Amino acid sequence: MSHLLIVDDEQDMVDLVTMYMENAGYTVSSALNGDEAEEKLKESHPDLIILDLMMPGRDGFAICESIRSYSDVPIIFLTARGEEWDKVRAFSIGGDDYIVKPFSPGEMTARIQAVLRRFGRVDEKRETIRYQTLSIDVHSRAVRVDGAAIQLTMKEFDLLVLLAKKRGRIFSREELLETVWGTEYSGGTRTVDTHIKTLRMKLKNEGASIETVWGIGYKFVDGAV
Amino acid sequence: MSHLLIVDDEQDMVDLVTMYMENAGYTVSSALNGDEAEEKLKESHPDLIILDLMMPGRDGFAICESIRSYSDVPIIFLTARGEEWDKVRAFSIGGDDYIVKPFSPGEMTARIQAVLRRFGRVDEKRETIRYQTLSIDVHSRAVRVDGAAIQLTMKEFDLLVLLAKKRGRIFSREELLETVWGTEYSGGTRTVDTHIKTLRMKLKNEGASIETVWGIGYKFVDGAV
DNA sequence: AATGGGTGTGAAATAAGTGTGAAAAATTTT
DNA sequence: AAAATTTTTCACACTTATTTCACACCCATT
Repeated sequence: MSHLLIVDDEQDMVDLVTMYMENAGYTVSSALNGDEAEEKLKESHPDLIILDLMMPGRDGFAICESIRSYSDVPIIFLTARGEEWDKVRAFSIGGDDYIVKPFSPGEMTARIQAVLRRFGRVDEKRETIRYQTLSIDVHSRAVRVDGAAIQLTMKEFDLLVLLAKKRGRIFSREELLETVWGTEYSGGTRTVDTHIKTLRMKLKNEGASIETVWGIGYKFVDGAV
Repeated sequence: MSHLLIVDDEQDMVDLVTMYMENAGYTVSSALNGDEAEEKLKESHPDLIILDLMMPGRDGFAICESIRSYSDVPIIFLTARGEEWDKVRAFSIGGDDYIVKPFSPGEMTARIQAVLRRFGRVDEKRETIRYQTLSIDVHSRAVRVDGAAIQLTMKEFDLLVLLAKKRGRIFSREELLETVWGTEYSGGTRTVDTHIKTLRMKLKNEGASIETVWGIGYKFVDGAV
């Protein structure tokens, strides 16, 4: 799998992103400032850098420019919602994409994969989850039931993958929200119900694979037992 | 199984949580104040700390900050309902989750497991209780008798697991209520009888494994002896 | 065998959790 | 700016779970 370098001055954010990305199957290095980042870049040769824009000392732009003088490793900027910043400049100095905080784990992996694919640096081994007539291509995010392609939204897909990857395991609504939506989500838990509803509907005959565990949450049926 | 450290200035609360968590299969150390907590932390190396926020002397925040200067053991705060407190500060100084008093044992174990999982410190081994033709998968909450799946409700399941985990031990109705229902339960004790009744019925031939101890309570028969 | 509290049981009353459709809000695309 | 899509909220119906209750029955002790 690919290796990432996270650069952010807030330890908490580094920890969060690290957790997210390790769960997504990446290996991760991190740095708290520009100098440290360039050092780590030389020693760990990451396939991609996630670079916070707003940092004391050298900011994301300055670090990016410096790196671009000797490396063309893909760079994704991290920026806070509402933060004023120069998107044009970001791309003109060699940024490849950007992610707005707060973000969900799924969003981040999606963007990372998109950039890596563009750079042809992703190992194309396809991870496919199968259950009866249901097949889920985790990387291309394509879902089929009975051979027919099903169109899922991002949340629906992430939810399905999480449940289907751990068949038989029961997830509470809180767990699902935390994993799929991310920690900053603050709405009600019934949102999960609605997504489960649409999922079941879209999955047609395989919709029954997602079972309700009364009083606890949901699970994907465990074929074995 | 994992080891916990409970820190609370009230001996009663320490005892209660200790009982809950030991029933849930954890081993537990405890401390009544910050100094004692850090001492116990060094000698018992817990996998997770449950830390009361409101304490005389150093409060939960101060203790957490101090611990974070040299350890990243997961910390869950305990806070009383209605108590004014700074949630943002709790997370910014390194807290991982919080639980509001009063809570049920199930709620606490759920949060502990969620945090431990996030830290990748939980062994996902399947815990299965077996007795004759009865098998209980504790995590997927699946119960079988004679190979056939049995559908239990939440209370029934929790009750069965508690009894079956400690075969031979006699539980009074009060104990069962306190452990399965939690402290906030305020109804009569005959409710237990009703659940025992449905359990026995659903467990069919294994229903006899739950015995009445006249004048005291119930127990799961002890195969040995 | 008589007594008095403890327990089993079925049915009824309450309470709690979930499914669903539709509307509102947020977001993205055109 | 408008349109389309996705996500979230909400209320109501519906299902399931939990608790209560009354009465028969059981057990241990006189």
